[in-house]
Amino acid sequence: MSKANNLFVEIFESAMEPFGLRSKDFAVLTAIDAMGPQSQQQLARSHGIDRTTMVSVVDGLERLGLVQRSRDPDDRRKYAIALTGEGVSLLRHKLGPAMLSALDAFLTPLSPDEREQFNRLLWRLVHERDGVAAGNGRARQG
Amino acid sequence: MSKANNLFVEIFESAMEPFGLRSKDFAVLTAIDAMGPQSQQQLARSHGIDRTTMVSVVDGLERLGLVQRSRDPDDRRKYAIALTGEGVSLLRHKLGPAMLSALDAFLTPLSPDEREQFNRLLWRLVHERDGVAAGNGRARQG
DNA sequence: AGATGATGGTCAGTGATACTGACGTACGGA
DNA sequence: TCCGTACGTCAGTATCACTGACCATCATCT
Repeated sequence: MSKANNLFVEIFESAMEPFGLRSKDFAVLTAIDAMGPQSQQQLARSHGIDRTTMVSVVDGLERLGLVQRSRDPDDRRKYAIALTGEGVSLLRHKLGPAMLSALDAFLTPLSPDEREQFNRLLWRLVHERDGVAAGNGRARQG
Repeated sequence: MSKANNLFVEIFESAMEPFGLRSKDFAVLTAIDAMGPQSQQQLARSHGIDRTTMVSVVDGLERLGLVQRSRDPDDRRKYAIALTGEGVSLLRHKLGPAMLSALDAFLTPLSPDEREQFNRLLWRLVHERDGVAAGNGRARQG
């Protein structure tokens, strides 16, 4: 199982590498694209990472001109991290396809039917975990 | 996908935590149990990690009395890392069950049939990757 | 046997990463 | 206005795995 992940991470990271991005960057861009502008905390929480880590992630994305920090007018403590035009364009035309082809490479051993099955099961594993404690607490702290 | 892994890692790591082990330790113990005594390099390679990292992994396991370093009589450069009686016993009676229950917790959202499907697909994704470049080259190097 | 190159294990040093804790700023309610 | 809380930032720290150098051992060639 951890092998499967290492494999996928490896494939995926090398797909993102040409763009100077890591998988986390892609996840953040996707989240903003899907859910609209969000605060750094929201982004951090929904990806199970620390808010201080999100600072540097957003720093990097901003430096690349892919996202933009604006204040949330309703709560001026927060940023509203939004995609720039360039960010949208890169995500749609480059990162999306790159991600799909990475996924394809990862799923190579499976038939189309099986791929669909796998994706469906995976999706349910991640999303159908209602009451159960999940998504927040990290396991680390050796 | 990466979420699924984080989830699993989290569940799994906290299942191993009471024994003072990390997932890598479990993987190594399992590999020795399955394939017999092996050198550190073999273990390192088969788990896609560095040989220098394996030193400290084995150090830890040896300190816990779970494995034993002996020289390989056929090649005295190598160790033959073997499980101790305690190692076997812990693996069989504690770690195994703990792993199964962690897996169970992870697969909670799925029906028994689906779990079996998922495991089968995952297994194939990891093992049926013959000619393709996979298993070694790490993606890191930020 | 002696020389040379390759492999296994070890260790100190390095680099990357993500966290802890403290700080300033902004909200919200009394 | 005061107090508690949430957001973002930064310096410091911990962890982790790797790089590079080293020695011991093996394998091969002469």
